[in-house]
Amino acid sequence: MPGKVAPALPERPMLFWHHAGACTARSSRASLARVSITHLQSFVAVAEEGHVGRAARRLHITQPPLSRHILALEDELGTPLFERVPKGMRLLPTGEALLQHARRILEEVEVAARTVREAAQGSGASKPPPT
Amino acid sequence: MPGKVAPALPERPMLFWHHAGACTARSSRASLARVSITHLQSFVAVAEEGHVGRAARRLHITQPPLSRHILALEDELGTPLFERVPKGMRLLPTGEALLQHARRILEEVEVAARTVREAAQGSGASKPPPT
DNA sequence: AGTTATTACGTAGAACGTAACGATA
DNA sequence: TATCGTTACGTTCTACGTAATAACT
Repeated sequence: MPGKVAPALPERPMLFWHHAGACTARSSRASLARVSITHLQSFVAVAEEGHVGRAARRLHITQPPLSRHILALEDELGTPLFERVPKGMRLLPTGEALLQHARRILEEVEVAARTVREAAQGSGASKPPPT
Repeated sequence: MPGKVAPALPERPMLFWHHAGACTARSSRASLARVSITHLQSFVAVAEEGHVGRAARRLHITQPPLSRHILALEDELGTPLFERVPKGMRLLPTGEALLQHARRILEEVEVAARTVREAAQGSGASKPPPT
């Protein structure tokens, strides 16, 4: 069998994202390596809405996957980011810390994409533009 | 068995990443939304090595998926990032532009993770630390 | 009962690796 | 022919959504 990788070593309701990269066992120093831009967008949405349901509608997905995004982040970081209150989700200090960086990262991503596209136009790009 | 084969509706050697998000058809304004941290790491590795094979070994994966990472980025951005030369891969101006931002983003991610972990320790975190 | 987030479960899809291919010198 | 990147193909694993559950007011 071709693609074989993770022997899996479940010890809890663990979550996997990618193919459980080569040697990054879980606590080496995998700084959010398994996290995608989407996860950060999810986090910011929940942080801003304080509500998984609302954030989910805003992101055009359902609650469960969004909830899993948050749980995945918390698991990856090894610490909770929200306090679960009856009204919804309230940022913990850890979450506040992440929020700032997450926004920064997402903004950087935007800038990166824009910059590359501009560079492409400037140098006579390739792929077919709008129309 | 759950596994499916995917009949696919190819019109080209297209590539999909997530579930092809709700409405983001392909050119709305999805600024790298489909791109993960891993993709950026792959890009940086190839850019630094100038060689898919070497970069792949460095990342502990094989060439094909790494090559696909690059093609995915190029497709997402709508422009090539490398020039394919006999020796390997040479950064185009667009690639140089992205490289700077990619490094910045990856660094930001590192800082974010570290900051959150520190905040967790400072406030008496939860999840089981090293030992 | 009416909220909320989470877990269970099944299926579609994304991503790996092996192998085959294509292009260039 | 040798070396590089890419495409083909089959399998594993991730991630969605629906439905059921748990906790709290």
